[in-house]
Amino acid sequence: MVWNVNLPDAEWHSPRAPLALQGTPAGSSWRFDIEPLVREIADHDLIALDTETTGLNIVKDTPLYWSMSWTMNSGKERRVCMPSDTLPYFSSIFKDANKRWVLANAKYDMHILANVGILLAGECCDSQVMHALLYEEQSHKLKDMAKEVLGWKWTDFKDTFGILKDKSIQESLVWMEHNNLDKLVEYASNDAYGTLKIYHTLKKELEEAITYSAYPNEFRSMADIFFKTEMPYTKVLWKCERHGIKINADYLASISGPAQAEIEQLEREITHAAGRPLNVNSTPQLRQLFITELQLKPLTYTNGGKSGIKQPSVDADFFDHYKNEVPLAKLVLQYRELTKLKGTYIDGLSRQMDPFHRIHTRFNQDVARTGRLSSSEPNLQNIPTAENDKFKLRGAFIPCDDKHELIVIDYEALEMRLLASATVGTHGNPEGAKDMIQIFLDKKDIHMGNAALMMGKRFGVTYEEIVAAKKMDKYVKEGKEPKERLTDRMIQCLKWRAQVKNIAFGLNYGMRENKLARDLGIEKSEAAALMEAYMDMHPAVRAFFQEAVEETEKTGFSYTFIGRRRFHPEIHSKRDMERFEAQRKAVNNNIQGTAADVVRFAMLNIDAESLDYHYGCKMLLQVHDELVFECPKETVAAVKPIIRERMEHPFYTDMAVPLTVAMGTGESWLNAK
DNA sequence: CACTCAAGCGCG
DNA sequence: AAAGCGCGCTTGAGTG
Repeated sequence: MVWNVNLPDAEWHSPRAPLALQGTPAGSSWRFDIEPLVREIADHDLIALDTETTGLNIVKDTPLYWSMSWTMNSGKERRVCMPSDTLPYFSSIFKDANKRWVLANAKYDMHILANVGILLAGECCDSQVMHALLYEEQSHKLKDMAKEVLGWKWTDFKDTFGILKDKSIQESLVWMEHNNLDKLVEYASNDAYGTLKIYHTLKKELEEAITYSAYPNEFRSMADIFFKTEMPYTKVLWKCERHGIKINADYLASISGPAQAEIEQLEREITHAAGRPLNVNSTPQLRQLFITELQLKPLTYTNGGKSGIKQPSVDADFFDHYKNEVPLAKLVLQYRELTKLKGTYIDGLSRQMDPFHRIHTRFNQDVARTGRLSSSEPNLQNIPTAENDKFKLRGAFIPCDDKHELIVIDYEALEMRLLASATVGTHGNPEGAKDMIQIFLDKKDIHMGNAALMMGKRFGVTYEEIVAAKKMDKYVKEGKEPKERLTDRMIQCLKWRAQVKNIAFGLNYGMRENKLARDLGIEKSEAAALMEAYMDMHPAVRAFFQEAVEETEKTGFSYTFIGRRRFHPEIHSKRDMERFEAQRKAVNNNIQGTAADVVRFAMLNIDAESLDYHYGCKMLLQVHDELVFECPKETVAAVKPIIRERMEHPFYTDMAVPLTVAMGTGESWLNAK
């Protein structure tokens, strides 16, 4: 219930008599007139829509009531609520491709409607995504947006219907229709009405949010970013969610028992080694044992959270450090690794399968501040990679049947390529980081190339020598070669590569010598010298980082390549910590955000190819720089070059460094790499 | 019992 | 003096 705003009448339209005939109180009216409503709606192409549902599950829940809001030609605003059995009357409206639907958390309602056979042919405009582009630090939930954007004071679902604690969402809603129809209609119709009001306000604000883009004609304001990239993206992502990915349920079931047995065995060993039962999942218990009783010196301290009380960390680094002198430390590491795999992935994924053993993640467009997606319920963007997973869980992600394969495509060193491209033009230097760009043009591994450049003069090491070392390392790991063949010099080469890689990534995140020294186990001065050497090797990289900070100081924002912007109010903070943090975020947003733009454009490009229609090929997953498709075996060969082309040329023009992808196909996510 | 927070850890 | 970006899930522990 909104109580500080004048609202249009809340209308209840139903083909059947109200369940509660004890009168419809003032402010709402009950009519049997659905057909006139359909004719009225047909004339309008901007409609807000919202559903009240049986629950929050996108696979199985369905609409109970639904609401629409629009503005009549006369200027009169309408907000109507209906029971879900009116939905079929509006099928011609839903099939109208010229409509623009406005929804808060659009993909959710699109799933709920699809669960009763309704697809929205028109544009789907998510007001939460609009809000996220302008107010990335705020909540984008409908009620919170209404408060911030419109100044509405609005009782949320829980407070409106929460009087029935022991009842489900469905029971609460139906109870309300029986006992207080007016309250139901008022609440539900307002979800749509508020969404429409927010749309109009945010559209204007997006248009006024001028940005800097490499394509100023295409992207002048954040409204261009939203309507040209984010709004169509919503539908693409909805299709990925809707299709889901098949899980080999038998495989998950088959490893659950053995994993549990291993955990229990470890528990017994830990009890024996500790001399008493110990809950390894309890951080305080671990601190008590390892810090207080065994008197081990802490390596780092926790953040302390709200209270600010910093405690010794008992994380993986800590136990790794002491694993040789304290056998129990090694057991704790093994226990943590196993329980993580079992709890989060084996059991977690098993819980999330639909009846056909498919998992439908949610790709959230309004969470990551950089423009990346996030994935939840379950998160499919943090499934362990093969090297860290003895159960090989990616092998459990499979195509729908044996006539299909998975296609897995990764961008190669995407962020490094974007960084190299972005150095062109910094400080008026048209060549940019030309040595780094050359490594890419020569189709070399960037970290080996950098290592050879940096260590070459001092240690006489060549690119080819590092390649050979990496190759030998791989063979030794695969058991193809005895480990004696990996010479000390080769190990040194690998170390150099790892160091340079650490520096390169670290710089993208704003890392300082303290952290590098800790990571590499070297002196702070040595770490500082390494970072300086790296920057001296690529002066344009240093210039790029400087310019990124300067631009943010000047405008308050950082900007991706296409002009997606992020606000950094702390860039002028007097407190060093805050200011440095803003600088790190600004620098990183350029790179991570541009990478997110690349992948978003690639997915839009691929969607426009209608691969499903032409080849039966469906896009399923995005993992930041990786896409997963499910494709009939006989069309794989035709589809692959299309995907490659669309991914390697995402924008209107190419950048200084070409983008490349690595493709693989197979019977699972594991062996398609 | 339901909720929140902190710590830890999986991914890019 | 301090300083690695971006996410989501599980657990234990504390609170209402």
